[in-house]
Amino acid sequence: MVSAAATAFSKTAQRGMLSSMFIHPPKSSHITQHSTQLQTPTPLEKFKIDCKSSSGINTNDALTSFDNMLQIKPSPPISSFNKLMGVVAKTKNYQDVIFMYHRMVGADLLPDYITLNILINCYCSLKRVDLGFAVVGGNFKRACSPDIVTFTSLIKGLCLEDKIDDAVVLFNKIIGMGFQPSIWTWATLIKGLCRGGNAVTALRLYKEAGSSNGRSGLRFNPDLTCYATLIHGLCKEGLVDKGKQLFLEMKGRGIMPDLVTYSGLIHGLCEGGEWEEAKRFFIEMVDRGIRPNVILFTILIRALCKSGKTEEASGLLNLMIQRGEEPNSFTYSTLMNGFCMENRIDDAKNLFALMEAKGYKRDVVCYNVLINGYCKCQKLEEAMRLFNEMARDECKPTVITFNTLLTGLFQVGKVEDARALFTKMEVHEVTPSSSTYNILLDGYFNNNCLVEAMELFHTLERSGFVLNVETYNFVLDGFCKAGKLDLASELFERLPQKGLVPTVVTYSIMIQGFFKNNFHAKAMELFHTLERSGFVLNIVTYSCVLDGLCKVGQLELASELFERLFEKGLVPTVVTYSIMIHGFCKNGKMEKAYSLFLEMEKEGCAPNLITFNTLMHGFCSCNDAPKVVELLQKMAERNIFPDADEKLGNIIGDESNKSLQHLFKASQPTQEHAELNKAMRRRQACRVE
DNA sequence: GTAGGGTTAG
Repeated sequence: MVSAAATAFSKTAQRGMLSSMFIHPPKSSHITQHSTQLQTPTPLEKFKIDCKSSSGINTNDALTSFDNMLQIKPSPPISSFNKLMGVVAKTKNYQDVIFMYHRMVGADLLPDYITLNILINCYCSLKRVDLGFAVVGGNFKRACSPDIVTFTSLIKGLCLEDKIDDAVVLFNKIIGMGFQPSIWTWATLIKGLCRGGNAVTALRLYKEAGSSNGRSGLRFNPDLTCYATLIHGLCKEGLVDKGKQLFLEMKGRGIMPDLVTYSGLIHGLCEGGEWEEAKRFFIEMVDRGIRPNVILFTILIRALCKSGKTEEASGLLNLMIQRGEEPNSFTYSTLMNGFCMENRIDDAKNLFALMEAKGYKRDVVCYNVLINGYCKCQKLEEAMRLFNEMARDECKPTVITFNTLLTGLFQVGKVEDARALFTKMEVHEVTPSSSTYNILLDGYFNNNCLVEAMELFHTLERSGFVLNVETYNFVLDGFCKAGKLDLASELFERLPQKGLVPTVVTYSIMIQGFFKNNFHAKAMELFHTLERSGFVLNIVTYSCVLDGLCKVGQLELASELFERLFEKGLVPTVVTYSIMIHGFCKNGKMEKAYSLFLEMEKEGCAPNLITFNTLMHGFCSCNDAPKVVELLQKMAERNIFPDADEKLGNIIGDESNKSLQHLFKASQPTQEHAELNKAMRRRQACRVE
């Protein structure tokens, strides 16, 4: 055994850590003097070396040293083993730490409370809080007692598994037991609350415990980390004003925000569309001499992409490179996604190629982004080619990869390929998620594969797979669209028996379904019942009702309801406006249709292809050439291309409309644009979700 | 020698 350890040690010495010590021997080190004698050090010497330099150690070396230490008799102190375990834990190689622990126990060494704390933290970080608790109930009971560090890890573990309530219960319990939470405990709980979208609770905790009115004995003096966590959490939930307030408060307390704090605040502001404010804080930060790093640049690049400024985002990428800040895979996938969202698939592809050229590892997210880009513009062959390339790049597809591809395949009607891909999931050891089943159900229904959809649905119901209301929504929508209103109604009635609560989406689907299947009275009855009960309906529900009313010729009623939306604090979407515009056009009320179109533009709601088509159709029908010209111009401004339309062609064909001919030729849709239009229409096809 | 904060995809 000892010789095996010696061999292992000499390998380590040749390989890494020690060789660098030979090159740069530390002054006045007796260990180095030993080493320069070119004899293989004994395990004990090795242990001494390790203890001296464990700060710069890598995981492999730590594991080897650990094994060596296990051979030493008498055993080195437990603290030395803990130190090495701590080093490995810092690298997030939790499985290795657990392995080390078992080796230790196997060698009859008695772990102390720190060993157990490290072990528990590893289990918690791996989302196995149950095993963490098992350690507390087992080893801990025998040897020593858990302390505040133990409980902090357990609280983190519960939060990571989304058991926020349990985490709060544990927090209160330990206070009841007389423990004083440390600043780490507070930070962990705040982070856990913010992670689960409970930033308001975190803020309340901060206010209660931070003031003199708090529970007796409970003191909380937040530090930089606590503030950063709380600010980011609040901003993420759209409570940007509260985040800013806290930002000022911490400054007032003399705690100066650092890069992480600014990043969290700026991220929140960007996500909430408060671009100017974000810029203001960014400038303040730079003025304070804090340099942005790759994470903040990525946040900014995402924000630019989200507001349609991919060119600027691209410029920012170049700027960060110029400034010597290396982009990472997050940065690249963010910008690639920005390009894909604008259908600039070639730019995304070039970036993807650039990553390879620069020697960057292209991770699964990069692949997923590009695959999604290809799916969005209906280039499924390319998407599948990328999928097949992933293996070559040693990149394992995730459930997101499969869900993306399945969605894309169903959208272009490639049901056979979707089916084949689904069976491949098992080969790739990827477990389908409830989203996967939703995509399959939706895909089968939309491609008129009613039998398959029903089969899958019944298999799922029988399999014991926990179906949530979202899945039922897809089935209900499928039934309604397939004209099977009887099945939909029956299933809808049965939801409570299954312990499921219909959501606003469920109700919207049913209202739309009733209208579509000519049960207008039932649709309105459901709508009125919901309104009277105080159930909060959203703009989609109202859009479904408006659409139904318009279709049954109740334009007056629809107009009244539309006007009432504003009182309810609801903001009409492009779909809502298009529905109303369509209603007016169909009834020959072109003036009303047009004024609503102007209104939506004024409100900052961008008209889309469907809006333009509806209006264009209306104005063509009444031969209003000047309006058609105006609309064509507006479309061109928005980079939207008209569909080839017979009536539009007739107007343009008229000799008297030379300017129109010219304009139409300039905006003549190419094959690619026609495909994009088709893709957009499919995406927007009366989707309630 | 153990516990806490900011970035990407469906």
